[in-house]
Amino acid sequence: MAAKRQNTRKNDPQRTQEDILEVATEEFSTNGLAGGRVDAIAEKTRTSKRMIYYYFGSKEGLYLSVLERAYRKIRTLEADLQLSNLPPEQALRTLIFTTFEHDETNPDFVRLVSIENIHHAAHMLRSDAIRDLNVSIIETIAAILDRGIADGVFTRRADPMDVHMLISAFCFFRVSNRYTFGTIFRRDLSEPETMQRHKGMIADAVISYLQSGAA
Amino acid sequence: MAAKRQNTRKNDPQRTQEDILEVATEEFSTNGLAGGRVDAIAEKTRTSKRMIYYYFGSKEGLYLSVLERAYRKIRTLEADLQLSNLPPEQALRTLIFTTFEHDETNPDFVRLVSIENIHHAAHMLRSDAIRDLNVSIIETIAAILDRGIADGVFTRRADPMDVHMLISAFCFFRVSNRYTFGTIFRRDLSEPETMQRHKGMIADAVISYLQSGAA
DNA sequence: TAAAATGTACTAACTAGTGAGTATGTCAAG
DNA sequence: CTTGACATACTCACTAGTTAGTACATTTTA
Repeated sequence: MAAKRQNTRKNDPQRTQEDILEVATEEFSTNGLAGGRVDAIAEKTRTSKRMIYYYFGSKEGLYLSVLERAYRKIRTLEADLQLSNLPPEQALRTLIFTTFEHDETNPDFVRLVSIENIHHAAHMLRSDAIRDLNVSIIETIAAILDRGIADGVFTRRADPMDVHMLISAFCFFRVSNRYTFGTIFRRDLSEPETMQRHKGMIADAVISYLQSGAA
Repeated sequence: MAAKRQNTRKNDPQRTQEDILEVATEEFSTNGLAGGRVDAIAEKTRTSKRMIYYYFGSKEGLYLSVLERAYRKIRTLEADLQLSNLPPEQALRTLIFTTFEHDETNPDFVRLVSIENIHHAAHMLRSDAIRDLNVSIIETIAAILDRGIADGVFTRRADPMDVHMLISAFCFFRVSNRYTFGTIFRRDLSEPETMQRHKGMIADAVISYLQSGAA
């Protein structure tokens, strides 16, 4: 009566799906949609290929779920920021540092977005969940810029979306183009020293931009 | 003596290779390395699949040649710039505009670089031609920054490579992430008006950065 | 006439997707 | 409280179609 029923199956749909998504995220972000192998995903999973089709219907369906899951993660991150009680310049710096660190610590997300762009964002377009992404970040920036103008800390009236793009571009590029950039210029962009310098640079560039010119 | 020998073959190895490379550039930049189909390339070519293997050995070999060809193009572009006789600020603006327009008019190149980054620049590493890319751009920027400091137009001593990255990031991102960005924020980044604004923005941001702080 | 260039037709291997059945949990009826 | 019916969760083995790559014959060029 001691040891028995070792190889008994446990139904755990939630864990199974999470498991698949976790593995698939890695596979797709490493190899792309076309390059990612369903069999490879199945093998790294504690479940089988049949289950992937059971839950996600197709390779594309799985990819889409991976993408949605990745975007859901940042959405919550953005929402958690409490910047309205900080002075404008400090609020903006905090926002920039957060973006910087998010991209730096989530290369998988960055890679998935790159991949999705190669596909002309075709899957994203089909996903209401992603397309209707709470773009609170723009409102957050708009509020900071307005306060900055009112306080006189910022002199230039900039489009919040453009400012967001300036910030995003730098933070994203550092991660997305790490390999080609590093290869050509023989520089390791993940070195802590370089990271710190870049972090300060993008913040200073944005702030000084807002403090120069009028319009 | 009129029309004869219609279906006679003409050997034109150079044109054949160029033809293949042209078509392959489009195929790979649209579908990625794994997603690109050798058969699809062969069909769009005035030659056959056999020729692709005859000249390029393998799919990867073809992809590498496509990549090298793309990089060779910018290398010449960079070299052609004559900025040393312009005042520092104007020289930098010219350089920025050139980068901006290059990325804007060469989305294929941008996409290929994105794809290569997904592959951790593995092919680039194997290509001496690309790895030893003449990085004259850095020297060009360094010279401009030095002159700017000497003239007193720039007050901040910045690393030329960092400045290059700030510029590249924005110009590249606008093109590489056009689709996801456009989808989420419902903005068409290729509109002439938006383009002009962005062009001015990145230039102003870089210049104001160099004119702020000391260090 | 030899070497380079090209066309045709094929194959071996891979890969997304499925057919058909089994195990597990739950809930209602006896 | 237990049996059995049903839905969900899961396994294993298979297939149809695709795709990179090639064998072999032929034509062009020098």
